[in-house]
Amino acid sequence: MIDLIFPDGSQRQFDDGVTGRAIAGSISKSLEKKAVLVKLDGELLDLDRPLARGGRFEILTRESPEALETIRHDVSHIMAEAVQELFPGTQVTIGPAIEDGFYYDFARDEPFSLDDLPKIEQRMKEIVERDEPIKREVWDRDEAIRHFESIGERYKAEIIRDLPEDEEISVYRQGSWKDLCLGPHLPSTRAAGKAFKLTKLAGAYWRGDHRNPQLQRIYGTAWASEAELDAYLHRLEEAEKRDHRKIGQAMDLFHFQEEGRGMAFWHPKGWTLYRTLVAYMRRRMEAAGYQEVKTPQLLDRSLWERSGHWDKFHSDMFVCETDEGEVLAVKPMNCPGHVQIFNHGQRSYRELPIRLAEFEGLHRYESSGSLHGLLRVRQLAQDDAHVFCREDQVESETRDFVRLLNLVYADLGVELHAVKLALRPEVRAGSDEMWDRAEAMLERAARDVGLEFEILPGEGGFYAPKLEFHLRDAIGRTWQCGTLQLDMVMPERLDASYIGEDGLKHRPVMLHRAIFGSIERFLGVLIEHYAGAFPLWLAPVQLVVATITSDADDYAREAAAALQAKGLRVELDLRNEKVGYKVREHSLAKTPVIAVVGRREAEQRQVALRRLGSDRQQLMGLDDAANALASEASPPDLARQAAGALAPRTAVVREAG
RNA sequence: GCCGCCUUAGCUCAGCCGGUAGAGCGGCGCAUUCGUAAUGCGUAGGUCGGGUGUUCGAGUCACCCAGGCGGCACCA
Repeated sequence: MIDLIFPDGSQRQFDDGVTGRAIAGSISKSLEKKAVLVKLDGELLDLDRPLARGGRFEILTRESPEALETIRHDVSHIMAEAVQELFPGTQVTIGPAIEDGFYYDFARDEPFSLDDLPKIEQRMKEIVERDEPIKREVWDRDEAIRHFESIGERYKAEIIRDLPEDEEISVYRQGSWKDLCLGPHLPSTRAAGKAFKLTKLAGAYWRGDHRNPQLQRIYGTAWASEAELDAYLHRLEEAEKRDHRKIGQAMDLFHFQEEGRGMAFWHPKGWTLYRTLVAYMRRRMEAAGYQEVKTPQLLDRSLWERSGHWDKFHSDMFVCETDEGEVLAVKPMNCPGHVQIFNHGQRSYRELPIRLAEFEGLHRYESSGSLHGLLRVRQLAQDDAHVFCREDQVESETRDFVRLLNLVYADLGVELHAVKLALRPEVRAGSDEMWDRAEAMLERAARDVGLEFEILPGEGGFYAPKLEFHLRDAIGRTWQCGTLQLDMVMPERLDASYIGEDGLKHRPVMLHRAIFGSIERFLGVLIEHYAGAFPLWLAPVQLVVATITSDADDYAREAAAALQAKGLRVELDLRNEKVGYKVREHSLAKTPVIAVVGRREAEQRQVALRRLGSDRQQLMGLDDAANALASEASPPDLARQAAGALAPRTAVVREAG
């Protein structure tokens, strides 16, 4: 007998080997009909799986949020069955559920075409209607290998071979089709429903390794109901409208062209946005005790060899050779340069921490296939800084950094969503002892400052473990932007040292940190976050003064000048067009404020303000409007300062050790 | 880099089965001076990403190259 505890707290006994279906049936006929899965101590199991032990037990219907992943997994199997029916000779590999949907990787010589997708979808729907029962079977390992090889499924046979010896080999049969799978699955194909759609074709490497053969991946999305599917497709459309590449084009912010792949041409408006953002960060960092520096764009190969970058990254760097035979690399990052500044002269423990910041351009030879608008470029700049400090300062530096990061994200209207601690990767510089210490120190600092974080083994940087800061945008997508890396390797390799209280040389710890990360990328994220409708302080054009008739031209010029004199970024629209036309055009251009002036405003020395997204008008005296808008347009940090909330920090020449 | 798809006026896009290119927006000109998301009329823009081939004839078919897009791999 086994004891099952139900969600309502009641407890019942059942015979060994009882199935979820039988239990559901013992409760009610309707539940038996609706049940698709069971959950035993948190583990999802097939409805017809005999239960061998007791525990906390729950019967799930297909409406349950937890069943959704299984629905998607089932749909991926249904797709595989459809593909094998339609395209005999295609081998199956794996097909998991993923966020919002599923995919399945197939091996087939002939490529699938986009036109095949509707056919496959059609066949999938037929399979759902066939209501094929899905049954779990446990097979003998060798027999399974032999079976899959005999039917030409080499990848499946390989998967079984690589499974641990003691693992049960489960095969799921759905109708006459079968697949090696861990499960669980719904009781029949009908339960998967038809709220699915195949979305894209892609290449993918077998087992995610580019040395392996490339398979054909078909992606799809699947939901419990048509309504949810429609809502998802609608979300996709909305996300597409926010695409920073489209908005960048429409708002005339930047462009790319063939001759400069992965390198943005920033137009006046885009560059204004860029500079506004960077100016904001400069002030923040200066207030937080960072010192800005500038280091060479090109540095001799020997320095990159010493830093360790040449070994690991030289094929990802732009390298040039002079007539005299020097080999120079365009800097892909600032760290080695900053160490040179740190190393220049002798450092005392009393000077630490030294925080060196740089916003200069970096170049990385990113592979052609990875370029993606502003999100992945070859030329970029970062809000980059390196903090050289003593080990006992790591915690307070981490604390200050996290505080700054939170403040910055709040100012920009984004939300810190998650923190992750990425530990040593397989390929890395530095000894294991160093990594042990660096990881322990960073983890401890993160805990001490009260961060909650997930640990990502193997995801760390080349020479340092890192804390990743993921933010969430307006439509719920997350982006990794901020980073804090604790590096003991580069100070060692580049021989950075300071004189301690004991008069001896010590190695500083080097913290690599950024809040935006790549500024290009961050701007891409911000453009999508705001869908181009930036808050007033960031908007490239903050205000347009638009006339109704030419009678108001002179006054409009005067008004624009007055607004401009207050530091506002103003455009003047005197064109011979109707106001409706001008309002529409500037609204589409996402101008935050339109100041309309006609004869009445000219006579009264007023402006009629119209905010983006609203059709209301606010009539104000010109001087009042200029003052109000100017204060509204001041960047959040300056606004706080003006409000007296934050006194400007005076530079400390030397703190007591 | 790998797989698939795409590449037509400044922008967004239409051009079926091969017979030497269209629309809307934008630009320019003229008229209109019109009170908050598109005033009317007129006009100028392209040889169809680049190349080779098939064909009497190619934007339309085939192949090669480049770029873009969607993934994969990579990401200091």
